[in-house]
Amino acid sequence: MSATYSHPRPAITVDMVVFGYDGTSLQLVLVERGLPPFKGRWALPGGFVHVDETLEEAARRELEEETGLTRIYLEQLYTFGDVDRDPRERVVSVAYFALVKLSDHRVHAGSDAKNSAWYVVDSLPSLAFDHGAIVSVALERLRGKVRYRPIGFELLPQKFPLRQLQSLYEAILGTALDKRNFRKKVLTMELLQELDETESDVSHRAARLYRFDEKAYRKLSKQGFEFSL
Amino acid sequence: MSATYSHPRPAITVDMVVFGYDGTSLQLVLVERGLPPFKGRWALPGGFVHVDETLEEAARRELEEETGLTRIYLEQLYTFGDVDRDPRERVVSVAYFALVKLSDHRVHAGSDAKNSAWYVVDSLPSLAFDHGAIVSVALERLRGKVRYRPIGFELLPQKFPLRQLQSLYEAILGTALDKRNFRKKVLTMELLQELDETESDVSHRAARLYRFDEKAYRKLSKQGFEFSL
DNA sequence: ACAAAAGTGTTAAATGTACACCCATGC
DNA sequence: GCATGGGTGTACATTTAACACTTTTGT
Repeated sequence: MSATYSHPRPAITVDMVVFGYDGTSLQLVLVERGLPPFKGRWALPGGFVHVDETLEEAARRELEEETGLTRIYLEQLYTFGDVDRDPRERVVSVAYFALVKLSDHRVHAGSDAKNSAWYVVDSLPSLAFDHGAIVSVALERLRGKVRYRPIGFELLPQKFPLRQLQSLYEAILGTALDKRNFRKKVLTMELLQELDETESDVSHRAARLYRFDEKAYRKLSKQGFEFSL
Repeated sequence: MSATYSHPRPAITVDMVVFGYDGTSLQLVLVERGLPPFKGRWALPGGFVHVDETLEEAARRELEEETGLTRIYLEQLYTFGDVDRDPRERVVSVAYFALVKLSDHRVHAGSDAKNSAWYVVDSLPSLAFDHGAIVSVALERLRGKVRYRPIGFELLPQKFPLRQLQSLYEAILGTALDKRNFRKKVLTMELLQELDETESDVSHRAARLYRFDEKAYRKLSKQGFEFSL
């Protein structure tokens, strides 16, 4: 296949910042580059956008190819268009940020590039291209958005104890939260279904499990309710 | 100039949603298309991104060419990449939103396309391409952001009475606000310099003028202060 | 003197914050 | 029985919301 244009065009790629939470720390997916430039360096998963697919389709396709991850929360982040962000040629990259339930996707058998790995966000290696900057923007967005949209639940298993929700927020925001106030606030929103189940395999009193009630959230949203934590 | 690629590439454009406020209503700039497709329809100002300019540079260049507007507040909005948003070929568009002080740029002598005009946002004509959707996203963003970032001042003259700030917020948010509470909230932030000047040419008591104190804002921001109205 | 908008405080309700102990369970 | 985390309430401070009249100025 070949194409000719009267003016040179930038190439378009998508790059993904995929966050996961393992109960202790916030992590993200990196892939090791097998080819120059930046051969051997870690980079965000991503790749070229085909002419016949939308940006989001490209993002999902690349993510599946490079890491095996499918059916995850995905949101457009920002478009990076500095002239020399790629040393080879002009490349405009539409960055996405994704949230995955690590519990489900524990060891992602990456099909295409199996040299992908989870890194704890606050000790990342130096990244290829401007991917360090992209990660910064993604973290800023996550920290901002998690407070007024119920996206944190995308990082937790479907059933979780309140304490886990709290430590997720503490990990993302980087601050300690008061247990009683946190629980009160979460529960008065009436977005969590209290289940008749408890944690298992813990060597102390087992915590009650809750589930995020998406239907209730959508209903309240229509009535003008604003999530906030 | 001519370029050949092994695979067809989407073209990249920028489109701008430029907001202004005339003291009564929120408006935005549209340009009338002189060529097909959508010849004669109104569209957002915008155009192709050159290979040697950043996205923001392209946005500012196009805006100046099409409307004469320069040195304005500009912020990336979202990137629209549906496959058939342009009937001719695949075009990915990076949308920006801009805020201008209508007082300064009163009648913008558009150089390139002088067929540009200000339209009140809640009675827009039907727009070309997916520009209607772009405008919706821009409005949503403006309404969200104006409440926690001091960007509303970009729409007002440098010196303004409090009442004007309030009606701007009312126009953007589409709600009535309580005068006393609004003033109290604005003034306790200590971001406005009270000037020794008043409005002129009014047929009633003249209001005191204020100026947004950017230095104070930056200083407070560093100390963790969060703007909110 | 009157029309028009500027300017100004108080109260009640809701929300946020700080804080410490007993409980249930597994070992 | 002890170590570990689970679960719970109250008092105080802060923030928000509702609300109406007097002042200034131009005509």
